[in-house]
Amino acid sequence: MSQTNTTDRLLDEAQRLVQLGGFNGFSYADISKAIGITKPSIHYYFPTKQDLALELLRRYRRQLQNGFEWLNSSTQDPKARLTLYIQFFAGLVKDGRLCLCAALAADAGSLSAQIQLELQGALEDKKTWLAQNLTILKISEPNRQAALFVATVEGAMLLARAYNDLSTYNTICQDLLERF
Amino acid sequence: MSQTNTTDRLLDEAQRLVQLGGFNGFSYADISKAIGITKPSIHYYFPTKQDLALELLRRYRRQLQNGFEWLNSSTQDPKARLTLYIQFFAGLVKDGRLCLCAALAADAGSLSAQIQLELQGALEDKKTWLAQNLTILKISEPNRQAALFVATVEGAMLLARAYNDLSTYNTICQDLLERF
DNA sequence: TTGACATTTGACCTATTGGTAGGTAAGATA
DNA sequence: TATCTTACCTACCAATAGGTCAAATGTCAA
Repeated sequence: MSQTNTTDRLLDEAQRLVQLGGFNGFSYADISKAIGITKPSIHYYFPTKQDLALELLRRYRRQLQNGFEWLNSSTQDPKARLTLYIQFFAGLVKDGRLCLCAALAADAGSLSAQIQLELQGALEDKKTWLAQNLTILKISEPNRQAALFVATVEGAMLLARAYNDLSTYNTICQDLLERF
Repeated sequence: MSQTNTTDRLLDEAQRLVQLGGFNGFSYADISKAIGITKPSIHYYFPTKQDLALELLRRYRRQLQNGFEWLNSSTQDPKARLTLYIQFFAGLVKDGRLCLCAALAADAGSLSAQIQLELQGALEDKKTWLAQNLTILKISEPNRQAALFVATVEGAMLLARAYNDLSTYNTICQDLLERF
């Protein structure tokens, strides 16, 4: 995104690495090599790795909110919005990445309680936005269906990653959409 | 499971740890402490950690096959079989664990090509068995729907883990079942 | 009883991990 | 001008990672 801010460059790279290999799959040294700053300098911005993860999630939630606002202003058609939601994550899958939520949920065991709360918040954000659109579609029990929707999309990303195949994601999400 | 075989005890503990914290979230030292055998002894059985992961998946596929055979003989009703499939994984979720496939797919970045193939195989096993039952149910495009089914259940486990809440899993899977 | 093989151990190795200590050059502020 | 703050750096640390190896122990058949 923005090449200006060091903090953002660190977060961008960290997020990429988390999405590719999980929270325990990268080190400060990896980030250091990637963006050309020394390891202790990263500690200057994020004293501990947990601090990094927490900020990663906070920023992710802000990005989600911005994305949803953009989607809302982009079209009034809830069905079209759902399609765009899926297309957004397709971009990640194309790069072999996972949604940050999925990546962090997988090794939640090594995440502090605070981080897990933030992770839950991010998932809530998704569910809330989806439920709003399912409500417009007059779908009964929109909150439950939103949870189903989120789970399926996250699962589709997981499978696509395992098969290293974008079409796996697209096919599953296509079939999901047809049920709404 | 079996307390007899050292190999199985090692695999049981390793699987538990993978399901709790991902492939990079545990070490040979952790296994060592847990089952009371020295670290070099683990290397005797599994020279490298990748060997461990590979055998983990091979055994998992055998367990899946056994499970499916048991399910098949357990009831002829395909709808009931799907329910049992979901109940089986609920046992994992209850312990805060993920399906081995989901856990390993998340950090597939640090897994060898051979392991990724085995992972794909395990997912294929699931899809194949599900597709068979969807075929009996006369559902059109059973293979595609089986993929959707797998993705949703894996995703439901991911969410349940993030929320640390079994009912999240149950609710999503309930809603999934109602669509078949 | 002995030899062969399977299993397990202690001692050790190298590289990497997350993290700290102390310093410095460039601005900003007073 | 004096001081403080930001944004980095070099040098270092203890702990842990995955892994090796020779020696010890256990098991069992001939």
